[in-house]
Amino acid sequence: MNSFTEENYLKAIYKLSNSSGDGVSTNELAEAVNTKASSVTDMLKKLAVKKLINYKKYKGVHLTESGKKAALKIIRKHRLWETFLVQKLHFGWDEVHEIAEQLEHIVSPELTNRLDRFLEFPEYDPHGDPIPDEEGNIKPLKKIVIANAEKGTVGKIVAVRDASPEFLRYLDNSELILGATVKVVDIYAFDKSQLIKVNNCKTITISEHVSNNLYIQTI
Amino acid sequence: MNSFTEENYLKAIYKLSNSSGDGVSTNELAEAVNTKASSVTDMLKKLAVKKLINYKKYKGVHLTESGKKAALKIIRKHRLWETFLVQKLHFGWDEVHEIAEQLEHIVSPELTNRLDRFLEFPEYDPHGDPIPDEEGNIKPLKKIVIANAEKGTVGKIVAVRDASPEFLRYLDNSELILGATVKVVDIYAFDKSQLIKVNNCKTITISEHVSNNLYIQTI
DNA sequence: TTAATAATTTAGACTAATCTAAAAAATATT
DNA sequence: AATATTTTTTAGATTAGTCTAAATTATTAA
Repeated sequence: MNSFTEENYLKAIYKLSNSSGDGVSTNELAEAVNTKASSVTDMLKKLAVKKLINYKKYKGVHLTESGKKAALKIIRKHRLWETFLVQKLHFGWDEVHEIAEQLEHIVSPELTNRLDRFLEFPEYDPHGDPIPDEEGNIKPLKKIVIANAEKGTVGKIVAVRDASPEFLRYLDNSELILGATVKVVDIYAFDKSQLIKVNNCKTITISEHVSNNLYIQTI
Repeated sequence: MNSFTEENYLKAIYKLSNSSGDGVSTNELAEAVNTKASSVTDMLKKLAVKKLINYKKYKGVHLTESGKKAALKIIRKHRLWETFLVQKLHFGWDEVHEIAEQLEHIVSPELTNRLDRFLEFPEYDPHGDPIPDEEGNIKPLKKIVIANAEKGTVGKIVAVRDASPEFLRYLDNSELILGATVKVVDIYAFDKSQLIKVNNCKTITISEHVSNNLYIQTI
């Protein structure tokens, strides 16, 4: 059994692992779990002994198969609980993360599976992220928030997260309507605003709020 | 904010506090939280500094008002979660305790209150124990052991004391399951056995052992 | 009321997770 | 290639909660 803290590290490593097999760096991990690099080094040694990660000093870290499995279990619980909080307790999508961070550590496979059934086996959580099944199989992400798109990504707007009237009015005026094609032309790190091309025509700048609340399906 | 461990001590002290103002002893507390007496002593010092308990060396320990409040918050959460697990996820009454022991430590007053509303403000948990409200007000216990019921009493089975597999198997076979309605028809003084009517239908005889280990909530 | 026993506390040590400061390795710059 | 900078690791300390063994206080029994 892994501790609460170990689980958080595993989850963070999973989330930071990108397709390029580069391995996750000590510093980005420290940032992610909100601690210091030296603490991360200690923990990596521990996780390596448990064979949950492959760790070579000064090189990045990779999850092993069993580490990945453990991470997916936590992610499964997190997303199921978020779904519960939004669908059954009527929390807003933006209020559930912190609570789910706690609930994801509850240990009981039976509980997780019953919750899954209670929610009628949802495939995606309220944020559009896929929910792994019991074996850790995970569907491909169908929609992403524009904020998470890399430069050059092209996609079609498929959903809006912030459904407030002001926001919807703003979208209408920007031609950012459902079905519109957008391409991420540039990303400005200093305020995370983005330059996007709408319908292969107009190029506009959108703020972090906007890019965080628009889902696209990549093409 | 109190730690997970501190919360468990507070809950245990609350549960061990009996009406006679004797104070809870170090040893019974050690037993309850599954640790050694010396560890308890250390923790008591900590809780005393936080003004959650009144503690005099070698004398027992008492909860302060704020300690009692903290304990009741945990008990509220525990019982609400047990209700959720049984009513919504259809767990058996005997399977929920361990899971609720974990869930009771989730920190979010908003979550607790939404859960309460979702369950339609239950007053008693699946074991017949009263659920404290947000302010820590708690209704009197309504459950009694059948052995203590007078002739004519009608109640609903809400808990069992002897949870041995054989006993549970016996109960299943007798239709004496959680939620069943029983009426005490007659009591035989010579062996303290009782004649009871189950679900307003079958009439059976139960031994003293049985009547002493079945809790009902009177109607 | 003294001796024996039981309950409780203290002393000192251990583990998990963290930290700071210093050292070592890797990477970037000139 | 040599130096500077950044990243990572090590060394040593800290805190919460626990433990064992010994000392102390309370209780019971003779």
